[in-house]
Amino acid sequence: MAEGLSAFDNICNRLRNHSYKLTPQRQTILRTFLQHVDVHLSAEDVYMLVKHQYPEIGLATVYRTLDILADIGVLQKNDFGDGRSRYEFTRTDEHHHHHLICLRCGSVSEFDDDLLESLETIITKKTGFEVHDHDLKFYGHCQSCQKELS
Amino acid sequence: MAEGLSAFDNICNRLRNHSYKLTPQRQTILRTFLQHVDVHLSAEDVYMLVKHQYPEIGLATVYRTLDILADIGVLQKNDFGDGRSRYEFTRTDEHHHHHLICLRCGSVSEFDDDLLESLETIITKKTGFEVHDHDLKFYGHCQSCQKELS
DNA sequence: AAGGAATTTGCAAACCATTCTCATTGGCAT
DNA sequence: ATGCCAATGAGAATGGTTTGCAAATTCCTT
Repeated sequence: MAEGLSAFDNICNRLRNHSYKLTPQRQTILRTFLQHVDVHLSAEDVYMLVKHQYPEIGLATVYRTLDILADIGVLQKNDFGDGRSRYEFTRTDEHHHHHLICLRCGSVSEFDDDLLESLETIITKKTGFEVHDHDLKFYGHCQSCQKELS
Repeated sequence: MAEGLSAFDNICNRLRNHSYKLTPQRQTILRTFLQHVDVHLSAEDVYMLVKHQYPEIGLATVYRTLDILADIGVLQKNDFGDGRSRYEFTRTDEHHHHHLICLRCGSVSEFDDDLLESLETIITKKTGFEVHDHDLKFYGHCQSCQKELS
């Protein structure tokens, strides 16, 4: 990680390194994302947020930019089963995290855990399948929904 | 499990018990599924297969029947990230199994493992999230694709 | 600073799996 | 056998996402 560079500048450089042009639309989308690191935004969410600062922006541009950011590893595209893709910043540390999806309100929280690294090794040894990545989701009820249901 | 009943008859009874009518379309779809227990069929796949024996069948009926079979627990609906739902018979034994999805050819194989039951308990204790179910997918390269890539 | 090639943008139309509408058909309890 | 209500088939509708295209823009070159 370069010294003295903000996360924003850092990602802009990564875009340039991949010979993507640095348009104001892309910068605005990126800035918007940096202001919402904790939530899992959909393309539509991003579109709505960005439209405040950049009313002329098109939905297709948002989709294309999210694709690019996922392509260069800045964002991770997630499917929580609600019919739309949701994006979050790729974790820089080693820790894998899993998603806890509430079946009632749809909220998504996270859980850190390394357990699956060893399982990947076991799978490769037993089956010969070469594991590159995994995706683990838990479905159930979040605490506030549990209260409302009781 | 009732004695002397085929899997087919058994599921027909389950349909009746849930007060679903036993139409020839549903029987044909079910029979088709029983002939392909090893693969993960999509609705379109089932439609094509069933159309041979039952040319008048509509795609919507296939979708509706698969929904019902998933609803009464006969089938399990899976999302392997290829933009369509895929169905497989629900395992009758206790073992959970996970899916190994090849990023190159799209083939899906399976891996049995119980490890996550204990993780579910840990999550509930640590976060208060009440886990009902989980979904674990591994992405990578299957053995035959590894050979072709080397 | 200006030129110019190649990207990128916004818009609308296209896509595609899935769901819905609705008139018709057919299962099954009585 | 009769009738109620669920189930069917056809096509239209839906909704997230992608694409085609002409105009605008980035940014490298001079």
